[in-house]
Amino acid sequence: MTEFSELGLSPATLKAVADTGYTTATPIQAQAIPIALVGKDVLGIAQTGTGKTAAFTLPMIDRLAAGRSRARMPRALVLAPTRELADQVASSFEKYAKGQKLSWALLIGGVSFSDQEMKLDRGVDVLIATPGRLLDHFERGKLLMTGVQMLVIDEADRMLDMGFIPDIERIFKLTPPKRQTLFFSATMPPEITRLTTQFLNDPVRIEVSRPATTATTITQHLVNLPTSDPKAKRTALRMLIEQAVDLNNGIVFCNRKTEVDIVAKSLKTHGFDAAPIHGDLDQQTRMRTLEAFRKGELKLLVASDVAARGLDVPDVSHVFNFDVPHHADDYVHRIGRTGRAGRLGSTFMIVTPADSKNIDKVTKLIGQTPQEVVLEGVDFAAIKDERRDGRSGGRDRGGRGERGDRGRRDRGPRSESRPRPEAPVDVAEAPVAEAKPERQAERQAERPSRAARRPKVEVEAPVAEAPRPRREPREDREDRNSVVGFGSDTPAFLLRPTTRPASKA
DNA sequence: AAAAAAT
Repeated sequence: MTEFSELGLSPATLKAVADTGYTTATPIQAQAIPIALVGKDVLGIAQTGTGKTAAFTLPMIDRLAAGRSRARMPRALVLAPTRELADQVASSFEKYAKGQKLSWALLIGGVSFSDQEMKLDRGVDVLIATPGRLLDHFERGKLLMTGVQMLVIDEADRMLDMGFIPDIERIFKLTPPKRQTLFFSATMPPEITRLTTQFLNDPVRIEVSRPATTATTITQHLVNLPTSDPKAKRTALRMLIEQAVDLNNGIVFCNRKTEVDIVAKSLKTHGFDAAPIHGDLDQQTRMRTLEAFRKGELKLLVASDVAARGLDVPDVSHVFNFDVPHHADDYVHRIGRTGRAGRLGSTFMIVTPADSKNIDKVTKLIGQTPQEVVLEGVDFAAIKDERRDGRSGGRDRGGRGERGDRGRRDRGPRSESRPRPEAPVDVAEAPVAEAKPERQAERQAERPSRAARRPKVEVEAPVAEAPRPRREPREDREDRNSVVGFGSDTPAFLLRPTTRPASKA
């Protein structure tokens, strides 16, 4: 056990650390801090959850304390793969630099340039950034990297996955060769090794083992469903959440962003406290949602893999895998959101016949088969989603949808592939939970407004008056032939009844 | 097969 006080940090920094309540350094901190303090390069091989962030933040604060910042010339640079991670580093910096005269700025995409530019003009000691936005500022001439004395690369292997390596190389070359580099990666694929041999100067290699092995504190379960139908999966998910023991809060992981939206919306509709997070949501929403989740104001976070790695969300009691992840590695990262710091966690994963290959890879990697849970009382095989392609938001409940629909430019054409008149699907026929009385009442209440909007389209769009055989408009209250969002400019082909079988997307 | 990140 190493105490922070043994590592050679300044009294001011030690006080900030003490204020946070930490006394004992983690292995990566104990090893990296003394080396970083003397100015040597560090190659840290460590996962999230090992205390990596403080391992570079603390020595950086101490080493920068002596000098002073100049306009547009940061003295230190921290690069992280995702905006959320960068934000977390910034929080750490804010916490530990308290009371010392160091300034910092967070340069990430998705937010306005002006605040960031103002800070750059004023001069900051530390820039914490995602690569894209940093280079954007550089190209606008808002920033010079020639004054960078310390460069931190966090989660390098993930940057590789995300295609950031060319950007990182460029940034390496834009900073002076005599800088100090602290380089962190959970794994060392060849491309990353090449980068370190090229740009690190005689680094000290520090390797720490995984924080908590999955076996010790996490209890893993899986549910086998006979169908891959998304609606059946949503039903199963609700049952899992309802049956979960001691659920304090949880993350529901989906493979696709659209699925994240659909699942979050569905959970909300069924009275659960849930919100989505993924890369297509605007940054403000992402941050607000995450903050609410951290504070305990939000119980269920429905997430893409943006939240699988690196996000510091302590105290998650449950992880639900709505989908089996594409890569077994992702499974480990996802369930690693629970059972942290020795606490207990439970995970549940929904497995369908389509997942057989991926689930094999997962069990092989983790060296065990999660315990099977059987959900009683529902014939999952009988559940059919009224959606055709598993991607659309589900118009039956999508009327009040906001977020899930945003950014879809192909909405119109897709309406063509919705259920055709000769094969109507009545939601009320679907088995189980969807048929709750209140839900029907809600749906009834929705209809008048939709019907009220329709005549407008019919009057203004001459095409709508034209060949519409087979069907009285009034028969289908949803009027699938009117296309929302085009007003009177609805392209004619969208209003034609479907004649060819919809090809599967 | 997907997600992430500059717009």
